[in-house]
Amino acid sequence: METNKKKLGALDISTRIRKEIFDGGIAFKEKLPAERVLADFYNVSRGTIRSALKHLEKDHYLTIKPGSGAVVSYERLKAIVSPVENANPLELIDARFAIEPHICRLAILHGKREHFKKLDDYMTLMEKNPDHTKEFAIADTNFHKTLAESTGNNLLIWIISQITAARDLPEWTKARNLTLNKDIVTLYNLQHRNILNALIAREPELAASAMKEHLETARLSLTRASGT
Amino acid sequence: METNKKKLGALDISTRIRKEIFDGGIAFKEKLPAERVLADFYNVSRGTIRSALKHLEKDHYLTIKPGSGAVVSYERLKAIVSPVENANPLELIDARFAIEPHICRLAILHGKREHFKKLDDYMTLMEKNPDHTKEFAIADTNFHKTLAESTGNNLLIWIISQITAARDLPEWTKARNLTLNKDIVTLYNLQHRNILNALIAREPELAASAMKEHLETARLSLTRASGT
DNA sequence: TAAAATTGGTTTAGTATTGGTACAAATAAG
DNA sequence: CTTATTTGTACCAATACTAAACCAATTTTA
Repeated sequence: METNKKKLGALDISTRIRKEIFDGGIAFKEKLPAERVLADFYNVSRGTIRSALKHLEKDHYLTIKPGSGAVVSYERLKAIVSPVENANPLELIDARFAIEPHICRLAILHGKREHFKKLDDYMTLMEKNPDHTKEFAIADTNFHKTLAESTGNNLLIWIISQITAARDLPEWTKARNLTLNKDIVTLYNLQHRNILNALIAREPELAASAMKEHLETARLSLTRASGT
Repeated sequence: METNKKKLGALDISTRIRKEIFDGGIAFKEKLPAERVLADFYNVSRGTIRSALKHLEKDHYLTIKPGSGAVVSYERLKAIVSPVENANPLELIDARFAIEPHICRLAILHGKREHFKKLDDYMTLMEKNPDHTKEFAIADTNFHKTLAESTGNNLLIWIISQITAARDLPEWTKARNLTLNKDIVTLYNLQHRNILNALIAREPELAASAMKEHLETARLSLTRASGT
């Protein structure tokens, strides 16, 4: 592959450096040698090197700062995005549908009094004013997180935290703004209260089905919003 | 891209130290040499060393305290190990109990013929010889993975892959060796067959309860093994 | 406890290095 | 030929590095 006698062009060099970044030869945040050094190394003029580096900067592989140098801005690990961030709202609802009803059952088995107290506090917050959809959304997230915490199962807590983290993503926020209104909030509050009551009454199946009903409502309002 | 003859810059030095921390050369909570010593060691001025250390502090690799020194605040293991790897087998079973029954329901909704074919292939493998517990364990993992894939929900697929990945960990392997024998394998095969039959018959609740029964058996054999 | 030594934090000014730019000549590609 | 790229050079501006001195927090020593 090496045509040693042949002079290298700007594109050849940018390809080489890009490969080296890909393979980890030059890692994230590492500094490239100075343009004059690279020119000497590749046996080309400085202008050619500059042209090559400009291409890489345009593709966000490098960050070039005058007087300072060129630094690798491409992070290999970050390129692998979490599936959570790629999931659409309906996929998330399906996942919650799988997990949260059973979380209710486990909450009754392992939940402490302080967890139920915390859940009640969040309920009070949500019921305070059905018009404040933003505050409702935050308290809602905390409600479901606390519910997961009450199971004492770190794996489930982690999964729910991953899922709820997605609610801060732009796509989800947009969907929420479309669906949340005073009537929906009032309905959600009623359903949350049903869940909490079933938990306190130590009725696992009642709590689970109350959760299913809640998630079914959420799914419906979501499909209705995207359908119109 | 090592230009060893050249004088080192702040970024070069921060890269070197970061690598040493990452490779465990300087352990968690260990103290770095004084800035003046490092300056002498790297043959640069103290300002350059300070600049390098500041970068590392910004990335939470170090904690610098005036008058006292710079201490490694980056915990290598904690950064790599995911919550899944810290979960114990019983927590994993609970999580699977939450998720997999509903996966059965979704598999009936979204599963294609090729998925069921693949499931049947793994069944054949598992039924081939109940004595080969090692091959059984691998096919078992693939069975549950394929089941998740048949839902078409990337989030659920990812969660299950995370959970099944934990089965290769020492703790889980140990527990499996304690519980798996010919009788258990035969029972598991029967239960797997029940699940698959329910899927093919398009009976969501039947499939879900077959899965619950399967996981209940797994949980029982696990507690029995740790109880003796 | 008090003094001394060590360590990081800061400032200052001078020097060296680096990327940014411009332009004419040489080379390559079509 | 024409056109585009590369080259070589010189200079500018931004940034990094050096060196020295002093301050403030902490640790060590007596």
